[in-house]
Amino acid sequence: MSAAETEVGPDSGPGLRERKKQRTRDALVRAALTLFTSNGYEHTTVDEIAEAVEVSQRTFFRYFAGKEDAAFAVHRIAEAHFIQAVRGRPPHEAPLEALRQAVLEGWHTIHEAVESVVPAELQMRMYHLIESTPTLLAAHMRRSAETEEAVARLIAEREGVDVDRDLRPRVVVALFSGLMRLAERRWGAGSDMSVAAMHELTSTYLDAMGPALAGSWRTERP
Amino acid sequence: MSAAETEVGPDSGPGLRERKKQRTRDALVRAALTLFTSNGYEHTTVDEIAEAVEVSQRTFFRYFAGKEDAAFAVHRIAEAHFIQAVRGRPPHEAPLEALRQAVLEGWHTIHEAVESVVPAELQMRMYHLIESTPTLLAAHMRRSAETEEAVARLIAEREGVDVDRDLRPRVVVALFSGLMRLAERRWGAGSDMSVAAMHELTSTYLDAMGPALAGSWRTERP
DNA sequence: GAGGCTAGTGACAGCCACTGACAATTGACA
DNA sequence: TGTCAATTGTCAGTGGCTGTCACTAGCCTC
Repeated sequence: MSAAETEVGPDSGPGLRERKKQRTRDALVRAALTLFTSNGYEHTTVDEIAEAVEVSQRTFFRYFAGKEDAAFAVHRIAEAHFIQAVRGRPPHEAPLEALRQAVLEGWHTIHEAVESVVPAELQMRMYHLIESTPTLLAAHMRRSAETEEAVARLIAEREGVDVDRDLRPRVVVALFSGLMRLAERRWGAGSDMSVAAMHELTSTYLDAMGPALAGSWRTERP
Repeated sequence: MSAAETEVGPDSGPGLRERKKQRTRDALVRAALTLFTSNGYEHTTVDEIAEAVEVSQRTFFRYFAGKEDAAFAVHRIAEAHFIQAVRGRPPHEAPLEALRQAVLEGWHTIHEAVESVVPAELQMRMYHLIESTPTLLAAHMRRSAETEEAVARLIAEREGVDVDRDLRPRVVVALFSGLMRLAERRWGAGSDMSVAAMHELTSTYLDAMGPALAGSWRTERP
């Protein structure tokens, strides 16, 4: 066993079986996203997706928990990358700053990782679709909530506090995530879906936090 | 027509038909919540709900868009009351303060309105169920997002700014809502589900905003 | 390198949420 | 009381999703 591992080289990694599975899975994701974005989520049946890849409907459900699950295959990648980006921030940074930098700097990595599975343009259209499809939007927000919880724990660990006793980790993550969601929504609504555009929106919204919390919006500084 | 209205008195308001409809609807909500909370959301079929009220399944779907819709019948009431509470805040209050007071003061009204349809204890158990049922949690968060948008528009109007040009309305509402969601989660998790408990949690989380945004959590003031 | 093992798959049957169409019923109102 | 319209039940059908069972094809052992 150990002999084979060291001898055959790096490409022996996954066996034939494993590679075939990966190919089927990727094909299903691509077919699903393509059909979703061109015919709409609700009007795409699982049968159609399965047929496009020439597998049985049953097989589709062996790869994905449901239609919805397939729709977020790419988002899962992005989330994992974001978590990694947060984990990689230097410990001296303030929590909010660490989150901010994680998004800003992590974006390029995320973009690349995603593009290796589906073309960027397809993913962009998925963003629009998610925003405009109630079912998908709901799922998206629940997923985000889960990521939030994970990030809160990360921040708590980083700062050496107990996430269940100290309110600050969850609070700062909740505030940050709320703003990111606004930025995301605006980003998806506009036509410029570049990484640069997301950078700018992120900064803009984060910078709007102070003014929004100000006592009164109507009084000018005397 | 006008004669009948003035003569028969206040109880003539809704006709027999209308009252019967209301009774059916309320019965469906109660049956649904009861079954949901005792057997679980996923394990409750629409047929069971309909049967409990002795109507056909088709009728259930004429009252509710879906199973999910029935689960949030009570939440709808609460949301409407909250919006009204915000609308009723004096215009001189700062936006964040207006939101805070709307929740704190609106809570009693909400509680009463809800209790007129289903017993409070049942509603409490629904809270737990929503938090622990992925499908319901997703729906809940999407609904909250819709309410947020409505409140943001309200705040913008109140402050006389354009909700699409000025970031502050949506930002302040997003921040506030994020905290309310944390409070709500904690409230549902604890055993004290009184209005007073919610008051305290709301205040606690809102007061944690400043400290959470502080530059560093580790350095003490010198 | 033959045969057993097991993961992956397809085919089929069935549950349940949800919808459309049409007929029967019942409150409203002249 | 008879007509109209709203409400409801019945029936049939679609589509997401799951359980089951038999079969095929990589993989492993002897």
